[in-house]
Amino acid sequence: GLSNLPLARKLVTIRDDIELPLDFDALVPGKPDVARLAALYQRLGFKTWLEELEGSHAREGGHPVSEAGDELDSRLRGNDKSAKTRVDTVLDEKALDAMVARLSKAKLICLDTETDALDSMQAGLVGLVGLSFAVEAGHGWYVPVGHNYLGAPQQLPMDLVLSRLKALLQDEKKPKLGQHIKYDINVLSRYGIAVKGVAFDTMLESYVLDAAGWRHDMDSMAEQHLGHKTITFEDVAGKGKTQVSFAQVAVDKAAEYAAEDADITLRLHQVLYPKVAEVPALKNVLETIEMPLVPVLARVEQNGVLVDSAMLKRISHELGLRMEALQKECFKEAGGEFNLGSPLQLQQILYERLKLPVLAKTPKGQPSTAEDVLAQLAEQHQLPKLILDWRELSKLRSTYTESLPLAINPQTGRIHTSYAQAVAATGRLSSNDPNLQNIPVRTEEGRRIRQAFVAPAGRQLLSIDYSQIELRLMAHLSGDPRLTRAFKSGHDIHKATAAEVFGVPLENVSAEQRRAVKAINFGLIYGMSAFGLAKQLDVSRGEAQAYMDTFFARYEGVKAYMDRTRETAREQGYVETLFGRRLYLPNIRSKNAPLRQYAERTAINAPLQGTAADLIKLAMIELHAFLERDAPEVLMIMQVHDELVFEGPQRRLAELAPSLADRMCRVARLSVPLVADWGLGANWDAAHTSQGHASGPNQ
DNA sequence: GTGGCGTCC
DNA sequence: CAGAGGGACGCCACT
Repeated sequence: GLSNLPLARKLVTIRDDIELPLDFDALVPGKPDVARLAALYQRLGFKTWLEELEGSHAREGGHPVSEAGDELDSRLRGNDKSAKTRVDTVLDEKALDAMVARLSKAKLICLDTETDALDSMQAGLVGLVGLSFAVEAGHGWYVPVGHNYLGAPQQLPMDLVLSRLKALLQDEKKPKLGQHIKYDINVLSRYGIAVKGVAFDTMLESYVLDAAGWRHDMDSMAEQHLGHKTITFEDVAGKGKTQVSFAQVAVDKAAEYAAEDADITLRLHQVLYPKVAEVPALKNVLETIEMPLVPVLARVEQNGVLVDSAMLKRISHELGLRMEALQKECFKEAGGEFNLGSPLQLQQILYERLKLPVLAKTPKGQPSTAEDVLAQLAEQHQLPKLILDWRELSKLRSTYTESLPLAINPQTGRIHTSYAQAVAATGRLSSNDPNLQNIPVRTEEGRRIRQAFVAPAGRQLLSIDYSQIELRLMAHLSGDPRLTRAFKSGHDIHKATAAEVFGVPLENVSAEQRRAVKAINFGLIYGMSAFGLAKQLDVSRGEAQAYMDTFFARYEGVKAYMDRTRETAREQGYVETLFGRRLYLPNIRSKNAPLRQYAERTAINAPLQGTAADLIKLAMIELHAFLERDAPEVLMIMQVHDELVFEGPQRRLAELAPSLADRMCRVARLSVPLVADWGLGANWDAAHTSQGHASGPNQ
């Protein structure tokens, strides 16, 4: 490791396997040197315990450590053999044929597409401008096909280029590599090319290695892992108002940029993949979960979902009228006009003009106007309730009814979200442009928006979701016999646990008892404290503590598991899901209590949330393969963490529903049954609400 | 760009 | 004694 670097003046061990060649006492926390060195060590593949470092050296004095930094920096630069990529720009058929011949022989083809994003809100309206390839470090090809500025050189016709490449790109046996290759798959699919043999993605390699420890975009990774500063998109296309589309970028400049992207991706793969392969479980997560999921997500995104925009527009109009009426009432109650949407102005009205009591503050110390606070203030004054009502409508209108219609792709008439596979630290997906994972469901008003997610005529939607998956995983991972038995019994889990906790027969569990235990059950998953539970249940802290004590007395296995998890996190610096996906917790040993406690809660939650994410990803892979083979007319169209939504011909979908749910339950065999509930309907709300059919080992 | 808030699981 | 519920994304106001 670093210990054999000659520049060390003094070695300090900060973890068993890491020694930093520094005089730590010389470091001043918060100074750029600390961050700089942290970045340098990361670049060398070491994990720095920055918080630990900062926490333990919060003292006066010290001097910069630029010398050590400079020396490290220059060593790294010396190692950067990838400084410049040799570029071949393919402008004639002869060069194209030569390139295709070379690609065909390669063990691994790195590919990248350059596009002209016409309108980011209307995903899908992207035009292919060029393709780049690399098969050996230090070299890349660029095939321009869509540069259209005045005086642009003659380029090969796109049809010709794609037809020559098609067989290769669609060949399952020719392994492909990319950086965020789902994007390229989606672009090429619009040109009739179904990319197959997608073997590696550097973004996912980086994500599996350390989801939260560093960024997974190519520019950052090149700097960190190769010590190489890449040509950025802004370098070639400009920025701000003067930014041009890629089609307007000079072919020479574009070629340097694009060929480098393919080359650097290949070089990153050569660095990152061995690191993944070093840990068998991580290799497994990459190769059996993340990589097979890529084409599945691409398909789900391409499928899209049909949204009734006329319906949303009607709701929008109605919400507008009701908001206006509420606003008038608010002005009357407040004794003047103000912007209802401004927390600052509202805070002045409530606490300064109306002199209502300050029940809670924001993290910044300002009097809070959050929902739970306004709900309490509503007992003393009309205004808070009116604000709450207005806020509900305002939220629905601005976030959903006004924006979703704008996200409809004019070519397909459907909404195509984008799933981010390397964002959430725990392994979950996230959804954006637009986010389809936060469509309202809780209130009747909100569910009207779900009703606008529809199936085309003759088709229906099927919603299947895992029942209580995270709590089931708590039972499995902890091995707690009582919790396991409760799930095996098949009864309402909150009721069953309440019966255990309060020592009463199932049928004697009161609504209040069930509510309390349900709150604990959810709180468990998040590492909640007695304080949090008290707030949740609106009881005293003492009462909440008593509930928790009783709970843990009955579920000792759960308690032991939580203690064990915190302990292993402290010892190894990370926690794992059932499949070995890791989450590093750099603050787990911090002396800063809030930071450490936050890390401890994450340690409890991440294995549960992350294993659930692993399971549904496996289910998506499995179901996609099944549908492709046996029911191509049924489409997977959405994923919402523990729910999958399908669209298909009414009768066929109804026929398949039980077996799809059943397959979801069989992706893993746990010590408790995995159960999935499903429902059918003409719209998402109906499908979700009609859930009641269950599938699982007990059914 | 940040903070506050609110939607989902 | 402060802070005491995990993971996201998006909208608005404000700077």
